[in-house]
Amino acid sequence: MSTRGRGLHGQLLETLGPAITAGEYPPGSVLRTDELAQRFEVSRSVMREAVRVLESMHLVESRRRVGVTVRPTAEWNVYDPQVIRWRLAGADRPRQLRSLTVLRSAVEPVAAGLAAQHATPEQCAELTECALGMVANSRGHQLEGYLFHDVNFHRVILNASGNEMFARLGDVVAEVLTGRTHHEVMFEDPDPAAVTLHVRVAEAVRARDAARAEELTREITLGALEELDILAPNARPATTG
Amino acid sequence: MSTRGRGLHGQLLETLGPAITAGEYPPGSVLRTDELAQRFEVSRSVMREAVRVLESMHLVESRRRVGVTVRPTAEWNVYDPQVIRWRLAGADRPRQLRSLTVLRSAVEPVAAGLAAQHATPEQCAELTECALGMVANSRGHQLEGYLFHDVNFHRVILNASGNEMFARLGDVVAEVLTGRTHHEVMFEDPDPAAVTLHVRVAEAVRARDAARAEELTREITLGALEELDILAPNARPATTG
DNA sequence: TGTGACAAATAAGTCTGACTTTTTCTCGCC
DNA sequence: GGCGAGAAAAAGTCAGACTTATTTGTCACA
Repeated sequence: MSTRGRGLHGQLLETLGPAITAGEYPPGSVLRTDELAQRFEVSRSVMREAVRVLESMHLVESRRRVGVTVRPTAEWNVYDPQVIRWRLAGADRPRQLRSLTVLRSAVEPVAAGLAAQHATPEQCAELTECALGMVANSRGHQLEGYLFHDVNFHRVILNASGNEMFARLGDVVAEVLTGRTHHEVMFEDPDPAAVTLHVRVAEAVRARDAARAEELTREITLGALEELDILAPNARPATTG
Repeated sequence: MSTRGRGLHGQLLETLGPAITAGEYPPGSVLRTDELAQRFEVSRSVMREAVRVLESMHLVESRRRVGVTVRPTAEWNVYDPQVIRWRLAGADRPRQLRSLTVLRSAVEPVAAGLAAQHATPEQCAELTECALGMVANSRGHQLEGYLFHDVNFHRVILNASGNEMFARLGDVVAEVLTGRTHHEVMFEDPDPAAVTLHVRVAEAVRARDAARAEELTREITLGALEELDILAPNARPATTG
């Protein structure tokens, strides 16, 4: 059992959650708390608390006289950061990465447009700083340094949008970018065109040019999507008609 | 205590969740499980399970020797459907509605564009059916019938996009639309222009015209946003610079 | 006066066993 | 074959004892 997670119930969660999201217990499977508690050598109270949390994530449903049933994938709370992390660590990571990148391509351009209208001077400054940091780390395999500034850049944009729902996607974007750098093939330095685009977005926001900030950010996210489709073409859904 | 929710712990959750999201226990407040268990006349196990769930929603943090601390608003899992429902039922409902509508305006146009590429013939048919249903209920105060088809229309679009993250926003959109019809001022029949736009989106999807589907959907969501700003102008964040 | 170690207090965390409640299955009856 | 009573099964609830981590306070020592 994983040792991460605060407390016994936390450790249990870090074992059961990934197991379920990985399909180890496929949808429709029925688990029994008592049996699981014995198997993992924890008390029923600990197991019950873990099951409660899984239930709140819509991963399972607990019913009397039946047991704990794994719910169909379509019902899972896929916006829960913990669920996202579990799934990104699992086997169909490429598909997850693509879903999330498509989400980014919808959200971030709009967020950038709003950021151009609402960003404080401090946020503008931080944005410029991030962009410069990306430039400074764009050559010579300084991937960690580049990643750090890249993540922060997108976080600032999302926060500066002034929209709470956008702001909360900062962690998701961070996961995607980190995943891309660490787990995908990324031997080469980042695309110079992408770096330039970030610099220009920072400029557009500072200049309060919402339309330009939006369009440039759209180019960034669509670029990320194309890059992904080159690396893992099979994750792209087929086009009908 | 609310009687909704399965089981005692569920009822407790339906009491504590809304109380916390409504700011009744402001961020930083410290609760003690024993005290709460006494107050609500439940056993500690039940209270502990409820707290676990609140913790998984990042509404509270539980620490030994300290107690259960309410976390700052910015850390809440605002994409959790239950949290969304609690907040929409609370005092700052207008602000929530606006945040969610802005999210819609970012996501739905892109989803519609993808739907035009990926929708199955069945989904195209259902879309048309929904649009016709909206037309049929657009006059003479048939608000419930109109709402039903409206919700379904947007659900089909999000599902047909083929993107899991988009699809899971169907419930959110349903909440927003339902809230707009039931709780906001909506004496008059729906805007005829909006109805027409829905019909045209259905046509565009059927014709596999992604660009047009996207643009028309953008008009729908931006219209919804404007409508909201007329009804509750104070929920709109100030523009800097 | 400050500082470090040690002790006490506190609240969450864990375990166990008994009991309740709901739901479902089964079996006998009509 | 349908229907109702009863048995069985698994989650749900409760109470109490015990454990552990963390904070806070105290006291000796520098």
